[in-house]
Amino acid sequence: MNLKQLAEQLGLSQTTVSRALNGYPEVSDATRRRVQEAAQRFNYRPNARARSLATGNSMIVGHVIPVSDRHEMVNPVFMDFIAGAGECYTRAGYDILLSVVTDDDEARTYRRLAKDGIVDGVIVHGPRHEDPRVPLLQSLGLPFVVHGRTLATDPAFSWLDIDNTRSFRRATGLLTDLGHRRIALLNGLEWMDFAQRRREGYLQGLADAGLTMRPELMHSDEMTEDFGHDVAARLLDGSEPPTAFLVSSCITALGVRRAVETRGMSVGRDVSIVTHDDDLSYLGNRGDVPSFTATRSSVRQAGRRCAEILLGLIASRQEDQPTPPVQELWESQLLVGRSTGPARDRAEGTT
Amino acid sequence: MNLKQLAEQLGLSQTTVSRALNGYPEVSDATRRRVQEAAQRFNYRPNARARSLATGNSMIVGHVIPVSDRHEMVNPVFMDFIAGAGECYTRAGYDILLSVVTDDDEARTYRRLAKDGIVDGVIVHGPRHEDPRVPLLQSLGLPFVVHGRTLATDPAFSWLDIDNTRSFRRATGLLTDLGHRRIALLNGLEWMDFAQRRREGYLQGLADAGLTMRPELMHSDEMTEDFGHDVAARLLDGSEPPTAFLVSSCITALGVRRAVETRGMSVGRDVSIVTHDDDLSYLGNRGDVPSFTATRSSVRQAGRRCAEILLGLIASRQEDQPTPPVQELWESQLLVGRSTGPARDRAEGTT
DNA sequence: CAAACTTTTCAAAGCGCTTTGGTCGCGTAA
DNA sequence: TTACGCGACCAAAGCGCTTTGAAAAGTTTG
Repeated sequence: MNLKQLAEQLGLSQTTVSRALNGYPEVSDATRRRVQEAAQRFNYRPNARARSLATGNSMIVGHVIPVSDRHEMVNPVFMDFIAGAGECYTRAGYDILLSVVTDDDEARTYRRLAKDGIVDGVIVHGPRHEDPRVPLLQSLGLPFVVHGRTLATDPAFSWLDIDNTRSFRRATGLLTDLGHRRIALLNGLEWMDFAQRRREGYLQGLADAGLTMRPELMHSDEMTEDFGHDVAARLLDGSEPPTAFLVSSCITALGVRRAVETRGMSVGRDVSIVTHDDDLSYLGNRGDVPSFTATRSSVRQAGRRCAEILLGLIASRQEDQPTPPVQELWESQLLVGRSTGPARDRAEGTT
Repeated sequence: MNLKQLAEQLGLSQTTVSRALNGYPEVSDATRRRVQEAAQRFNYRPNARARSLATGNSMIVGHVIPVSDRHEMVNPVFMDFIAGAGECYTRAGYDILLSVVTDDDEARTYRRLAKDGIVDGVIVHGPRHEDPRVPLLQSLGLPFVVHGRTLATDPAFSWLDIDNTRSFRRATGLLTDLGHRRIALLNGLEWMDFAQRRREGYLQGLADAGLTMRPELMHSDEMTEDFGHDVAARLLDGSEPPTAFLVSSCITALGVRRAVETRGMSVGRDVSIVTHDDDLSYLGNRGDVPSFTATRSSVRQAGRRCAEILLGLIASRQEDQPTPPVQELWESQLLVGRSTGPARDRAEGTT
């Protein structure tokens, strides 16, 4: 059943039926009710493609997920982010178009989504420190929101980020306050913006305590469980093992814990761990005293908010009312759990 | 730049230009080259919405991801599955439309995707043992592939599943061969089809060894890390603790390991763990001797194959050549890792 | 050289919707 | 009574593409 048929059934014009269903005022209440009732009865639903061709809006937003070339790893946080964003989209009648692409395909994908008119806007995931996607999207004129940030805050674009620097500085401070002097950093890939900011925070935290950075304690890679285990194992077996680990992801932290525990040591007593926690739905760490001391920020909530912002941008563009970009910097929560305790320095023989 | 403008530029009709670009034979080679070259130069790209309105194909496939009402958990395996499927779609020029929905919205979502003509086909994720979505989709006439299976193999539809029963039977056998007699099962939600089949396999495995099932050792819930930890903790602290755990997900197995190790016991020596391993990109368990003994099957590869099958169905429908449904049952690999060893029965005081 | 094809190109009719620019009554003010 | 405004409805023109049916140009044949 399409609009034409429905209109014929009702003895009305397509115009009137369309207006009645879309809530335009120039239709009498009686007619509107009659139309709505008939639409229901015949199970009529407007064809989304035809509608979007006529209106110019596809009611679809794009999420372009980068997947690493090397390990083909796709960061599990995206799923939670999208789940959050999805709630918002669903309410507004939007759908998600997902593109999982390797780095070299990214620009091409954005161009395609924009120029073919497939989506009304996009969310940019996993921004690099200097990310060519921002100028690209600006030149394409497609509304977008970056989850995270890039170096250049100069060109005005919308983003939502957590204060990575500050939260890792505080986390480092928590460890130095406990007496830790050799703190390892297990970070994400170094060209990711968040990783650079976290390292910055870590370095500031060390400096705050008058400690000097040791390059051998700083590692960055994709945040897998293996990465955490392997690096921690190597460091713990070394001559001057760290007494604490500052980690960028719960998954990696689980790997660190594995390395600690298989060495007969205890997390929280012999070795401390602080991790960033995206509050993923399947990775607990809840409770009054979570098992990991963590800097927590819900990626799902970030997804919700990014979606809101994007829909706002899209709406304002449709109404030709340019709005200033939205930029939000969220504080993450520092939660003290069971994975931290006073430093026990094996290397120097102290307690 | 749209088709009309491009045609004017070239002094050709829209028809010819369209045909030239879409590879129809009734265009001379010279003209085709000229058109292609001009399209390139003017950076022309056909509008996807208009094209899909004209052809009736949207070049989009839907993935409807169920999200649990209770914990709002969204299973992390979906992301890897989609990454696999995405490779295939990209090659064929298809995009993914993602809907993350709670149970009660699922039927509505499928109806919408089908009737509004948004997608050309869908992948059904997380099938329940008796799943109303299968008859629904059949009645809608939308091509679909189920990742997993449902009870009714009777109505002919396409699916790809792993032999859950067999793999959990073998896993149980591995444990009983090692002398384990009290084996706990930590399974997914019981109405999920895979969970029922795995339980079936577990029970068969017990029966093979002449063991009787103990209800207090069988648990099923969402496969979070906490679930693994909490159940394992409770069981291990009980009077007759299990000597082995058979677990449905690596994440949950990590939780079990946490419970074991915080109790000063050693995985593989004091307590054995076998888990199903979806071969997720960020959850290692690789190497010659993986840390977890596991039944492994790559969910990413499943994604690739499901996508292939679905595109096949879509193509055959477009050509009005109905094909028989494709049904594939994959064997999963049983990998012996470091998490299993001979039973050490603390309860009975034996070694 | 005309008839009969084949090849190449085109005009126009969709696809199913929205939206512009009306018309047609009818009530109210001049 | 004429004029005007307004509410309720409609015909038709897009949106940008594909595809049908036909015409023009070029190539063989008898």
